[in-house]
Order: sequence, then structure tokens, then C-alpha cells
Amino acid sequence: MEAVVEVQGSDEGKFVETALEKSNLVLSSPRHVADPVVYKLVRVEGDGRLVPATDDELMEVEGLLENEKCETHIVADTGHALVCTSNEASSSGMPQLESSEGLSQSENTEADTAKLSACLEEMVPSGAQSLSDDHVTQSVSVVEGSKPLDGPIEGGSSTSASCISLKPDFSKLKGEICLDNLSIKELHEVFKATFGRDTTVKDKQWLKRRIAMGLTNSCDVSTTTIVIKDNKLVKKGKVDSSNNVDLGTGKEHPAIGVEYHEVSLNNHGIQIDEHQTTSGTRLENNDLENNCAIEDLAVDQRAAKRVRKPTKRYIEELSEAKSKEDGGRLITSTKNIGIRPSVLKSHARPARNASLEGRTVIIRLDSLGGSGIQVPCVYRVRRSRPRKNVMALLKYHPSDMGMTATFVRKGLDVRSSQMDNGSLNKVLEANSTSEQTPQQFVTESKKEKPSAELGQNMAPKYVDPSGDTSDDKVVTVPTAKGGTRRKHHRAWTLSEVMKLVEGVSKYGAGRWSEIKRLAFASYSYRTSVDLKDKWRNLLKASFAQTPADKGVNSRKHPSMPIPAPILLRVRELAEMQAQVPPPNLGVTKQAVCDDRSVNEARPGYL
DNA sequence: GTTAGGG
DNA sequence: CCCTAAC
Repeated sequence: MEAVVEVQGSDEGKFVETALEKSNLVLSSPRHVADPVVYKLVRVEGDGRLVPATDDELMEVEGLLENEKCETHIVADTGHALVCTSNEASSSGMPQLESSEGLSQSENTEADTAKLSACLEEMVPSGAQSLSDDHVTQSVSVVEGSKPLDGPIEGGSSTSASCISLKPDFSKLKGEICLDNLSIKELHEVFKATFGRDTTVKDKQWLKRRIAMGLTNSCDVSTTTIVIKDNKLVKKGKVDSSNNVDLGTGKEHPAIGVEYHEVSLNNHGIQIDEHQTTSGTRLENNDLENNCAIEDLAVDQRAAKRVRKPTKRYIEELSEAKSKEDGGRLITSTKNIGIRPSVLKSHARPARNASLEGRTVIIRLDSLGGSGIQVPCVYRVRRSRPRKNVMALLKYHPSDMGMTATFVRKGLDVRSSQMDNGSLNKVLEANSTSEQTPQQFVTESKKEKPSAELGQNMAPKYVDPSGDTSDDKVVTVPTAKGGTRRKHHRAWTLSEVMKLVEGVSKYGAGRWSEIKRLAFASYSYRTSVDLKDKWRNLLKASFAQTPADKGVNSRKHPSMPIPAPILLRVRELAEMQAQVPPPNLGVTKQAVCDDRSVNEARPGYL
């Protein structure tokens, strides 16, 4: 039971650490040592003991990391593995952008696409389960505490010593070590042998990583990560400072430092400075400084990301004109796979910006259980933690259903997740075609006894509000601007309306989330917004037509014959709730289901 | 993450 | 039903 963070991309370590600083967890491993790096997530107890992170803590960290540029997810339910996978765009994507630049001049977009996708592809981290328990694999038994992560922390000095001695071994153990001595040409050969294609990438580090990942992926055993992880255990000198443990450790080992800098040069020049700074400082005294610096850096980058808040959707439309100026630069959306033309002028700007820019759009190809099937998708399509049951399946059938399920969930558009039925079989079926069949859901939904059927299907597994809303008919509505947007439509049934009215009477108008949760639990496709909208319409209807008359139903709309009694009830509720001013602000979350009078007293804003 | 409103 | 601003 230990948490492991695998970081790919040499600059991702900082983000992980930054994220960790906000939590109570620390990394038990040196960072910037090699790539990918595996960290353990541990919590430092008051007495200095290291305890494996709990699930909650992991989730927290996962959330923090997700705010960064890493995509994270729990890899194995048992091992609490938390993998932070950098999207290859920035750290390793840059090189091939460069290298392919010359070609891109003559090549068309399609060619670029192919090239990019080839270069940017990223394997699904594997071998997660093996991460959890094998301090044994540690062939480099160096000093004492090299094993248990859980053991108490030793004295800082001795620890650091062991650290130093460890690192060389570490690098040797690393899976890519054998590649280190190869020339670029040789690496190219290996690459070709591994992936069956050539590469123009000159970046040694990238090549090594890709090869290592490729191999790892294909054999589903990540010896690399395992070994690495074991090594780090030892280190953990001044954890008690509760801060960055590893700052400056890199400098202690020249070889590693060198290698790393080499990488930095190739991939992201901006980092050179940072690392030089880091390695140049004395770790003991300057920890604070470094932390601050790093934090600032992280903050800056975060800020930079958030600064651009043009939330308006039509920004896209605005950029339409801009795109023309750019000469065919692709506008990316979730619809079309955003391929970033390698022509972009990123090389003209500072490395960091380029790096960030590179992350904006990403091609990610998740390998499917070694079958080689890959699916392009947009960065961060799926951010939530994989289901445990899925992971379990994955364990037992690495190339089978588990993988498939994961694949489906990861690769598909979040908003149109296709797993509404909650049935794995369905998923399995569906994924092969990758198209799914919305129709079946349409008919099913029309039945309108869904409370039983749907509820039954979904209850056992999980309730995924966002994912379950997609089982309805999807119509594309042409927009004025020429674009199209999907429009779901599901007529409100009488039973739904009644439930809504009942809910409003119980919990009060405005507490839509409550109503949704408590009264519409089985109607997964009705969101709180839907309820609100519907209530608004009901009010309109109830007041507009027949203030005194009840039996008038507009025959014009056979689709929605709201019975008069209901309308009357709506009106009653509205008036009733309108009478009471909008008071109680203090006890907002209070009376939910116990006090009816209070609920009824709540003001209806519509 | 929710709610209110406009579209 | 979609999209956002406010909260």
C-alpha cells in the first residue's frame, strides 16, 4: 500500500511537488533524476514516520495535479498508484516539431498530422500493479533503509549519504540505461524496431523515453518504474521540514545532473536556468528559497493559464477570422482532433511559452491493450479517476475488457460518454464499433417508466450524472454561424412534471439540486438546470392560461398536455412561495427533508 | 458546484 | 435545451 507517482517529462516533477506542497504529502524520491520518474506519496507524521497516503489524500493530490498540466489517475486500486502523465507535447513534443519543421513547409496538413500523431503518441502507463509491492526487485541494495517507505525516517545526514551512493545505481537500474550509450542513429534503429517506423526526432532523451515506453507498454511490465521507485525509498532526509525534500539533490550526483541538463538543453531550454540554480544552491539552507522560487514559477504558469479567461463561446467564432489571417491554421475543437501545425511560430518565442503553448492542444494516443489500436483524443478528455472495478478487470484481463472499458471512458468525449447503461457488456459491444447506437436509448427513454429501469441499471454501479445524460437523442442544430451544436431533447412526461411539482412543494423552488437529488434520482438525464427551466415554463403556463380555469389544455400541443390540476398546483406553490420574502440566508443548507413548512416557506424566485 | 436568466 | 454570469 503505497502511493506512487510516475512523472514523465522532466519538468513535471516540479508541478507534482508544488501540488504536493498544498497537501500533506511529500515525495519520497528525488526528482529530476531521470525520466520517467516514479515518486512515492507518503505523509509525514508528527513523529517523523512516513505513512502511505490514504485514498482521500491521493484524491486530493490528484485534484491538485489536475489543475496543473498533468493528467493524473489512479492506476491500481490496491497500490494507490497515482500516475502523472505529462502530455508529451511540451517536454518531448517540441523536438520533433523542430525536426519536422523543414518538412512541414512542403508537406500538407495531413502529413503533419501523421507525423505529429506519430511523435506525440503516448502510451498508457502500464505495470501499475507491479509497482505496489516489490521492494524486492531492488537489486541495488545499498544502505540500510532502502526498503520500507513506511519506516521511520533516519537521520538526515546518513540518509543523504545513502542517497548519493544510491543514485548512480538508480540510473543504472533505470530501464533506459541501456539506451544511454547509443548514438542517435542507433536509437533511431531501436525506435524503428520498436515502433515499426522511422523517426526524425533528434532528441536523444525523447527517443530513449519513447523506446522505453514502447517496450514497457508492449510487455506490460514496467521494470523501469519499479526499480526507480525502490531506490527512492531511502532518500527522505529532511522530510520533516515538510517541504520539498528533494531540492538540490540532483546536484549531489554529478552524473545525473549532467544528463538532466543535457535533456534540458534539448527539450526546454528554459529549464536550464532553473536547474542550474537549483543545483548551485546549498540544499539545507536554501530550501525555503528554492521552494518559493519554484512555487512562484508554478504560480506564474498557473496564472498564465488562467489569465486568458475569454469564456465566451463565440470567441471561437471570432478566431475564425483570425485563422484566415494565419493562413489555414487549424482551429481546434473537441470535434475535430486538434492537430497543431508544426509551422507555428513557437520557436520564435521563449521556450517556456512555447512549452505551454504546446500543451494547449495535444494528440494523445492511448494504446489499447497491446493490440496497437490507438485513438486520438484531446488532452484531458477524461480526468476522473478510473473506476475500481474497471481497474480490477484490467488486472486480470490486461488486454481484454478492462482495457477496453478504460479506453472507452478515456477516449470518448466526456459529455457524451456512452456508458449510460452502466452495463459493461454494452460497453464492450459498443466500443468495437466506436459508434454506439443512440437509437436504442431513444426508444427506451420514450417508454417513460424509466424510474424503474434506469434506476435499476445504474444503481448498482455508480451514478455518473454527466455521463448518463447522453443516452437521449442527439440532434445537431445548425447554428447561425454555420457551426452545429448538439441538442438533446427529451420531452417532459407527466410523471416527471408531477415529480417536479412535488419536489418543489417539498423542498422549495430554487433548490433544484436538492430536488434533483432527492426526487429525480432515477431520472439521470434531468439536470437541476432542467428542473429549473421546466419549473419556469410551468409557472408561465400556469399563470398564463386559465388563472381560474383548470381544465384547459392546449390541444395544439399533444406532446405536452399538462393537466390542469398540476398547473393549479404549480400556481399554488408559486403564490405560496412568493409570499414569503427571500429570507433565511444563514441556514442555507439546513432543512432538506425534515421540515416541510420551512421548505414550503422558501421563496420561489420564479 | 449551483442557481438565475437570457437566448 | 444551451450558455453564462453570479454566487
